[in-house]
Amino acid sequence: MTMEPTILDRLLAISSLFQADMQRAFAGTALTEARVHALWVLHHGGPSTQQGLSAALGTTPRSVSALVDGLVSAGYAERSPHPTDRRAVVVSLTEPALRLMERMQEDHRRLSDQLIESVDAADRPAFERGVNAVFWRLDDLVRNEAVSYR
Amino acid sequence: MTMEPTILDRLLAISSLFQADMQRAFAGTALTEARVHALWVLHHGGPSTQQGLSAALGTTPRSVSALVDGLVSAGYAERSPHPTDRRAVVVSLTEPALRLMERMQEDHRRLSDQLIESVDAADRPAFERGVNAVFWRLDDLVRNEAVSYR
DNA sequence: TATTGTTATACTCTATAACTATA
DNA sequence: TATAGTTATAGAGTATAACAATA
Repeated sequence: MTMEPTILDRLLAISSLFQADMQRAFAGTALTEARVHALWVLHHGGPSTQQGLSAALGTTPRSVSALVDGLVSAGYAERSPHPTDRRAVVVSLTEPALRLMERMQEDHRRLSDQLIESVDAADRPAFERGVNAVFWRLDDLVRNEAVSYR
Repeated sequence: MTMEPTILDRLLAISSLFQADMQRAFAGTALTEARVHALWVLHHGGPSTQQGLSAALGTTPRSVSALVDGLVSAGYAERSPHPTDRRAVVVSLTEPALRLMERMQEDHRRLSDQLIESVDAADRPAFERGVNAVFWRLDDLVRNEAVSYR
């Protein structure tokens, strides 16, 4: 009795495919999913304190210390003193990391276009409205802790 | 210059929301994402050898040993001797785990329905066709290693 | 007092490599 | 020889708790 996949199954399968492929792409490099996530946040939000990163990544400050250690020793990020707060450090991307992130964002956009092209042209507007509706609805459910799994 | 999120961004954000909420739901229990994944595979595929699990989860046999150790000591799975191959063990769900997975699948289906309901009724058929089209296209791109991130 | 980031410690997940028991 | 699963070891990611320096 194999079950028909639900829409949620499909949405989660899409991100699994993406993540698995990404992991394979980074195998053998110093990059991992967590590190790329941090680079992505730094690229979009600009230089940040570790507290800021911690909030953006949803992890503890201790984990951010370890994560930034890894990024620094692999040459993707640098720590510099905060201009006014001597307790804090500012984490920023190195030049090579900036170029990497620009390429990655470009690839990302291209992939997104390819995926859209797979949808029947007549279906695209409704498809995009649907994806946005689902995103906002899930965001709302999660915020109101209305999702249960147990 | 905040960028408009692409469709891929939205799809990935949906699964991030889901995963983050799931992690929060399991905080403080013996369950983790990896363990739930294994339980899910066992629930849908039925009892399996560790080799089978390894293939289904896409991890090494060694990792499966550790994963199954965790599931067994938390009371979610049991190892029994393979009926014909004395090298192998058969991993199966315990009664409580079976009930948990049934509840989880039910919650999952309900959530999927709620998400669908957030889509305008007139848009639903096109939305579902689009999600399936994107899934299969990404599957195809990944299989042919036509996705690049670097 | 509160905040920033660290050291100390521990658990989970993953991997490779070498090994045992069985096929 | 090949396969199933283990022990041994290691690295990454995460967490809590205690601490130092600074606000």
